[in-house]
Amino acid sequence: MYILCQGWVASYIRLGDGRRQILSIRIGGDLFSSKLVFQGKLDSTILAITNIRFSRLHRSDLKKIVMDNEKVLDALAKVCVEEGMAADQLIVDLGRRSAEVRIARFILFLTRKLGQRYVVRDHRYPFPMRQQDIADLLGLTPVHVNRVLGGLRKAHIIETSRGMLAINRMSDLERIAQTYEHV
Amino acid sequence: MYILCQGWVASYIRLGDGRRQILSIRIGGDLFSSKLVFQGKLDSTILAITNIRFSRLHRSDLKKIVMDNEKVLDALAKVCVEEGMAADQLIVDLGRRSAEVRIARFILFLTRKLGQRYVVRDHRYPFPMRQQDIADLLGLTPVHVNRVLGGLRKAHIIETSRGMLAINRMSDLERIAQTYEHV
DNA sequence: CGATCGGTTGATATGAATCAACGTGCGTGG
DNA sequence: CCACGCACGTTGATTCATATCAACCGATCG
Repeated sequence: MYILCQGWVASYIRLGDGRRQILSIRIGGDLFSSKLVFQGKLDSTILAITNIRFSRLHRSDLKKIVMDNEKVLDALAKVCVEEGMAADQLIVDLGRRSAEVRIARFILFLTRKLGQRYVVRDHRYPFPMRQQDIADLLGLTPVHVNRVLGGLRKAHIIETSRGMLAINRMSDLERIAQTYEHV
Repeated sequence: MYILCQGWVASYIRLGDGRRQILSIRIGGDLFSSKLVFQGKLDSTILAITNIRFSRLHRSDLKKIVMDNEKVLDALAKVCVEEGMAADQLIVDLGRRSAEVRIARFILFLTRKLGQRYVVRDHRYPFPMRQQDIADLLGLTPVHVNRVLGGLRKAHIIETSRGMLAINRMSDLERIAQTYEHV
């Protein structure tokens, strides 16, 4: 079992024609996949988006810890549930939301996720994903991602430059993201 | 925590404008959601597709059983992992596969799932979902689902009548489903 | 027997994909 | 140190899969 200490990774599934679907983005502090807690092999592949550091933990050792310590079991359960809820949200995005809403929601999702672990100043943070990666996560083509990001940039809602992303008008971004919010 | 004894249910998330995204279909023998093992509330709603029977189990009781019995923990872990893998497959379908492929794969998925629990004779089984339900699961509109199903019917690949579905040409259906299979 | 619900079908609209060209920064080898 | 090549981003023109709108049908039920 692997814990990501530093950097960003994506877990993805590759299709026969070379296209990919990214299942989730992980940052420092996440597990590679909570599935690895219970079984050795993964149905998905891990892709490093940045340089990464990670540490390994043997499943048999982990199992002992979990069986002995109720709090660890609870914490692990929480991680699994959160992973499942993130997957559910991605399903809703892919099934029912427009490209613009998907992208707005993804940016906000990242903001929250990074904010939980790191200090994010002025809604500005490192953003190492390529547009191809965003497309593969959100079920779009890179050129469409480019156009939507371009639109957000032209509306002065976000700015991007050299691997950084800044949110200038958080309220506008939230308004877009909440179009058809689930109730 | 609930175990579905008989019938079909869907867990879904409702959007602000009334549309739905179904997250998964459950049949007799499934849990309503493995998330309920770890936490009391669900982010999704359960919809009964047929009449159902189910039984309830208190989480505190379950926890005792799990902590005492390693085999139960393993079985539970397996259910959670399978639930996660089904969600991953749905993400790939919604993100990267055409309507026809999604529908073909869904029919085959059901065939396998039902076959694990019940006797399915001649690739023919009860199919209580409305086209609206299929649309809400696969991220389509009901009229498009209708057209795709109509196409499969015209090609004599499947037949539908009064809540039953029969697969006439399994190999053709598999060929469609395996377009862009993941490698 | 009328109303409602699910399914079917046709015409049209549209969001996103595709195809194609070009720009730009960066790393590398000559 | 320069120039070439490559990876990534940008932009325009066009196409296509699926959505939308609308009408109708047949079965079931109260």
